[in-house]
Amino acid sequence: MIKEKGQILLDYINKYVSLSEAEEAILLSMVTYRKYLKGQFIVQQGDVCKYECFVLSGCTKTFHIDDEGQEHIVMFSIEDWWTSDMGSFITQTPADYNVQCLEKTEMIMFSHDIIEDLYAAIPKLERFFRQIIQKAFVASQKRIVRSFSLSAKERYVYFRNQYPKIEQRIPQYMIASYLGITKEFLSKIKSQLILEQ
Amino acid sequence: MIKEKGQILLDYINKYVSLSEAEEAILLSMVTYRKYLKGQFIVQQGDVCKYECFVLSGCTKTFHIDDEGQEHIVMFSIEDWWTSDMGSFITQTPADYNVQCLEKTEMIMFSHDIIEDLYAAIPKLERFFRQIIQKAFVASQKRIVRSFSLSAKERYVYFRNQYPKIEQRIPQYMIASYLGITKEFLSKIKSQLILEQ
DNA sequence: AATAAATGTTAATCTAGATTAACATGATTT
DNA sequence: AAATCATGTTAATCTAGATTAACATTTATT
Repeated sequence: MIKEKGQILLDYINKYVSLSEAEEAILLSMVTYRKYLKGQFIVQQGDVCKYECFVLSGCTKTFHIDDEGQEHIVMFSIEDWWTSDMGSFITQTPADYNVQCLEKTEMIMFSHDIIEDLYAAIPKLERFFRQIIQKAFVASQKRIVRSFSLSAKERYVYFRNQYPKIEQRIPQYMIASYLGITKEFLSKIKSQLILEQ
Repeated sequence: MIKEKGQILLDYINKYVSLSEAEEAILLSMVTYRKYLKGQFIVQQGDVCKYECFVLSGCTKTFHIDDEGQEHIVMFSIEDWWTSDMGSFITQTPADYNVQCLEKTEMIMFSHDIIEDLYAAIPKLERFFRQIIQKAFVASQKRIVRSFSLSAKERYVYFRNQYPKIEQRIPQYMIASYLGITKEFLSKIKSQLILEQ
């Protein structure tokens, strides 16, 4: 793997745990670097998800297609975030979600085949992943509360403040899907907000 | 701690990792057993959450009170489940949620003061908690998708099938809150379902 | 530059679910 | 047994957001 790409991952991990140089070398030898083009899929609903992916650059959407064929976006992932279908990854059963690149995207990929060996070789990673999953879980629970306690307009304003960088690079109809509303209604909300200020 | 109560926890943990007898003894010496009465609070919104709790018996609700004073139930916890405000627990900042007992409830409590020592003494627990939090995160993400892709009636039917035991012991208006609908509308849904079958 | 494809807007109409309010039942307390 | 409190039901009215459809703008492709 290209050394400077690996360093981005190591810097990220070292914010949570401190790896020795030997551990860093082992880690980088066990993961893989890969580029995807805009539109390519990392995971497809129904397939078994083989990788947990750390995004180096670019952007992905994670979405579910329901029985009526409607697309529901669960999350976006940009630099320094993770993406995959974790449920599928940990149980090795068919994925509920698609993960698709919205831009040219660079990833570091942790294969299911090596993840147990990796934990065995570097037990600290168990702690590292526990910590980042805890954060993700907490964020997910807060999002459930927001989906029930806030109006669509309030959710949009929250999203815009929370993720200003994401809003700029993603089409509005995808943000509507993430917020659980139609693109038409988001358009209405935006024009209301312009009138208000 | 009462030995047979500790055994319930050990049995649960040993489904994920296998503890030696020495580790089991250390674990039980570091956690505490406690009983709560119906109505008592384990965590109160605004306080810092000091404990991760494993429910031995009884039932709790985790809820958030929003700016309008509305209560939103995030989860119920019964036997063999966990409860706390994890966000508050890991960052030791004020809690977003209340956790209140709906019945007389027995818990085993992991204090924030000992949790790091516990991980140091029994590294396997790092793996154990990673695994259960992964499961919780996956469930939470699926719930977000359901909240956007299913109607209130569909969400209720799903809940009833998924947690038949919980439905029986909890007042209907709390189930409505968990589903993100009013008690009046849940009542309407139930009468519709009776007519349908 | 012209065309096509993707994205965004506006407005009319419709509906799932909220709100309000009155009443019913059941459990607890005195 | 009466009274109080918690829980559940029904029905009328209201509203946030969906649906439909027509059009506008921006971006990509030839």
